[in-house]
Amino acid sequence: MRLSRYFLPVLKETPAEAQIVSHRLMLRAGMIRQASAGIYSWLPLGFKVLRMLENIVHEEQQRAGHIPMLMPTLQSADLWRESGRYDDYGKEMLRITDRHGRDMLYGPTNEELITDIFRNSVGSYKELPKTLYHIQWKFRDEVRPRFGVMRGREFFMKDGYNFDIDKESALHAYNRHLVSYLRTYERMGLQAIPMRADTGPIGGDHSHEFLVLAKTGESEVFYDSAVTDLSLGDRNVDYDSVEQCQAIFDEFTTPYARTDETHDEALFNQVPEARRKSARGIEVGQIFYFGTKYSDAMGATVNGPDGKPVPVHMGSHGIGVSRLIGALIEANHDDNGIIWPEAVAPFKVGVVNLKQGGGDTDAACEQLYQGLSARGLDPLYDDRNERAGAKFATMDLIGCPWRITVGPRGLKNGVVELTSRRSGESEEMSIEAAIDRCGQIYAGKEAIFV
RNA sequence: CGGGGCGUGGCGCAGCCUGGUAGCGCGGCGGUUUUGGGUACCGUAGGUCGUAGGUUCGAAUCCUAUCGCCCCGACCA
Repeated sequence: MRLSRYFLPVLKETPAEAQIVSHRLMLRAGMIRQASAGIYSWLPLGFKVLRMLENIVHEEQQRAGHIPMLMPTLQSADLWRESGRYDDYGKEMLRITDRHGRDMLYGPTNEELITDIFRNSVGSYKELPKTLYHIQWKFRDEVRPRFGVMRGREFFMKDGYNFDIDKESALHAYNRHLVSYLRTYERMGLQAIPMRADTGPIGGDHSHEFLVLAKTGESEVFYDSAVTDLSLGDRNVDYDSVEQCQAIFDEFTTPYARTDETHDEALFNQVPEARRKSARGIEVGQIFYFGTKYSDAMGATVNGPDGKPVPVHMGSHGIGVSRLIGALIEANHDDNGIIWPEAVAPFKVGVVNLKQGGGDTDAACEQLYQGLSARGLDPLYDDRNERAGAKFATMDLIGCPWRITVGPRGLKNGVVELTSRRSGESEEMSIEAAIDRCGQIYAGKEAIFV
């Protein structure tokens, strides 16, 4: 993309309403604009990141064998009356009446809808297990939306639902989700720690929240530092293997890690003192096994081998996709702006022309732009007639992980400068070498370019 | 939902107390400057002061209502 043709309304000054760094930077970098309290328009740069995250989530879900679909944002109240949640949900649910006086709602989640679809279409245990998911906008009429996309009223979320014949099978689905979520976050360049979560009225211990450690996190968390040393890495997981998923579940959930909701001081004190940590965290996902809660309430049964109907065991699992952008920025920024992990950078390489209108620099930038584009590296070429400082500042603000600087001084020696946003280190090399180097940096990450 | 605060050009703010018909910085636009970290200079456009009502000769300023937004606390991907 040539910056002169793009839509990137960056702000020099911070809008007064933004309190936390991710919100400020998203506004300043021209990623979002507020439409009303807790509701945002996604400008091109923000939308690009959102789609990238969405893509990663899709890929990892499908790798785990989960099936994508799409349910509507607006739902009929009838199903929610059937499950009993129409009254339980309270004011967080946005209720709407259509022209015929029918009660509708903007879905805060989709258990009812998916259960309805399931019960009308699946009748035999032979069709199980199944996990269906979608990535769709949700609306929860928060009392107090804040922190930009971190706690919006309208938010983009992946929610998935597993249907299994019994608890044992459903718990495998639970573990499988844990593994796929770990992988999803790691791929985005984030460390998200699974922490035991409150299961609410259903009880049991089968819910985990995934938290990204960040100073501005809303939850207080307590953990054994051993857990932050863990990583899934590039191990090849067979998602159908109960043993493998169970082993990873055990590996990641055995060290103490809890939010203030489930924190147990006595248990925590058993962790060696040097490894006892408390911090703040941002919740970016949650997995849940809830047994037959909805299948009982809504009559979602399948016939078992003996021909008798049995309620299916279900779980639901969510990833806050729009919130993840906030979490990513909270975890990756400095005073100058965002520092995107390479996998989720909206533009992989920035090209800065220090002398716009200079024949040599223009030609060199053009060569870089073509070369990087040909490799699928989605460069952002700042071809505006601006001072160097303004161009650098823009690239830093929007967080391009790599920047190639082209100036008359370097070109005289046949070199351009490749700079890492994260380390700030620069290296001079030829144009061809710069293109090659960028290609190497992003090798294996092509699939997620949008 | 309880407590607090704020609405003045695109953004950040001043003016309000002590009514006299709107100002600053940034940004925009047109030039000059061809520049190595948000450059400098010249010129220029842009605001029924959130909305409605009231007081007054006169309201951004005082009063009332209303809408919106933000912050602090209890709840949530």
